[in-house]
Amino acid sequence: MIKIVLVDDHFMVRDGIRAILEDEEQYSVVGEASNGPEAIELVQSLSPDIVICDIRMPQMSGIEVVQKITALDNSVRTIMLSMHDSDEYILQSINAGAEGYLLKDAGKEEFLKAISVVSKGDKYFSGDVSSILVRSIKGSDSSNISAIDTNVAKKQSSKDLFELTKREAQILRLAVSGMTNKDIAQELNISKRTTEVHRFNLMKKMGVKNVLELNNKAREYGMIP
Amino acid sequence: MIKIVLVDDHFMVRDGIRAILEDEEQYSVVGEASNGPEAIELVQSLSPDIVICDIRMPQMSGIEVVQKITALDNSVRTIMLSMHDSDEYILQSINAGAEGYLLKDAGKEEFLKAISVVSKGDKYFSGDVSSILVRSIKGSDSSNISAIDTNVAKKQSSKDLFELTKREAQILRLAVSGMTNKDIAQELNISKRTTEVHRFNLMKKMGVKNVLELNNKAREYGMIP
DNA sequence: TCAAAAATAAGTATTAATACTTATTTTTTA
DNA sequence: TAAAAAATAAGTATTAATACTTATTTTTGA
Repeated sequence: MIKIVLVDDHFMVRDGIRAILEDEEQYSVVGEASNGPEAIELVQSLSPDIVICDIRMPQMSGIEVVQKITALDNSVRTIMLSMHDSDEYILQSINAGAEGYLLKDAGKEEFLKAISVVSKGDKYFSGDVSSILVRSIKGSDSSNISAIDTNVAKKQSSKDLFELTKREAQILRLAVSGMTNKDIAQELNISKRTTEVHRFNLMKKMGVKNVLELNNKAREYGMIP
Repeated sequence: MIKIVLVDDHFMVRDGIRAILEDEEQYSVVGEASNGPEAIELVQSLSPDIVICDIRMPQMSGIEVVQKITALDNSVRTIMLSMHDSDEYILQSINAGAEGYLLKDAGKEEFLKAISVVSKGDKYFSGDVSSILVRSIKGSDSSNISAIDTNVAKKQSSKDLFELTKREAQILRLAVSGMTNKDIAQELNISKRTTEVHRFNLMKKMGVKNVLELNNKAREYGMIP
């Protein structure tokens, strides 16, 4: 179970994010803060895995919050939420120690992907943001290019979040295309019973109870085209 | 069964389109032409419902072809295929009598939606194209605005293509969300047997044999969000 | 090289979906 | 207001999926 703390001065935003995460079993929103000092307190008392923090808040900015959180406990991963994709903000967030930067107009799918990528220890920056990064990195020394990956390279990590094996991922793709276990067995030259086990295991790993939920979840995480 | 004639000087393009349409039971590609005169002949002998025509061809341009076809038989609906979204081409196509304008880089989904919309008597213009239309209409008199609708307003007409009833469309949405017949019955306060019948009927109408194919097809046609 | 992980496959039950048909009651709408 | 269309629901069978467990054989990685 991945523990998440939400930091945003708008109740509506926190509530929206909470609603999205409530449908996902592997995540649990353990706390909410509406300002910086509260957030820092919460992180100390709850030691969450991920903090999702708005960049623009009264009193203390998200940048400062992330800076302080990272200084206190650098096992906590932070994702910045922002309205804008200005170079300034993004670079400052990275320097402060943020592992992700998401525009607020990102869809649910991208949002979940960002969390899944960051929770695996990778970094996530939404589409437009990555190009800004690339631009800024081109001017500097390239020693940290491997450390800052763009989301393009992270497509396959959603598979890892659920720890699917190669065969399971393969069967997932075939199953959501509408093939029955029998069809899949024939296609892969294995027994129907084997595909049943694979399907059972992968459904358990992904926490779904029928093929359609499997399909919907796989789509949400961008695991299928 | 909706009869379609393909007109394009490239064999590969015709073949690709044919392959897409072969998976769709409600359509049948009854003829192919590689140039204008051939196309006109085919339309006269086969009287198809829809002609899909490339705009740029040697000898006779797609615009001319559509013009002549419309003059001969104005029950035939035409969709223009183009590489470019230039104002010129689009406006000329509309004047020639085309009911749709599709960029060649449109995906399968958009392609199918365009055909479904046009086959119902509506007009379809792909995203970027609509803005050009709006721009050109703004300068002229607005008497023909209602005649030229953009694809945005056409979302619901795919439901009509399969002639789904209101209840069927409702059950489609619930079914693809992962709900079982029992769940749906409870939700709608009807018997499980009733939802089974609705599901059976709607699957028959859409020509699919399980929920996942139903899901995939509904997505293809933009019937579900 | 050897232990751990993955892939294979069978067993046993239960539940849900698919594939129809028939038939009554409501709604629409021409 | 009568006829057509839609929604309702039951019947009967068959097939497929779901929910496990156990167990053997391959692969693979440290």
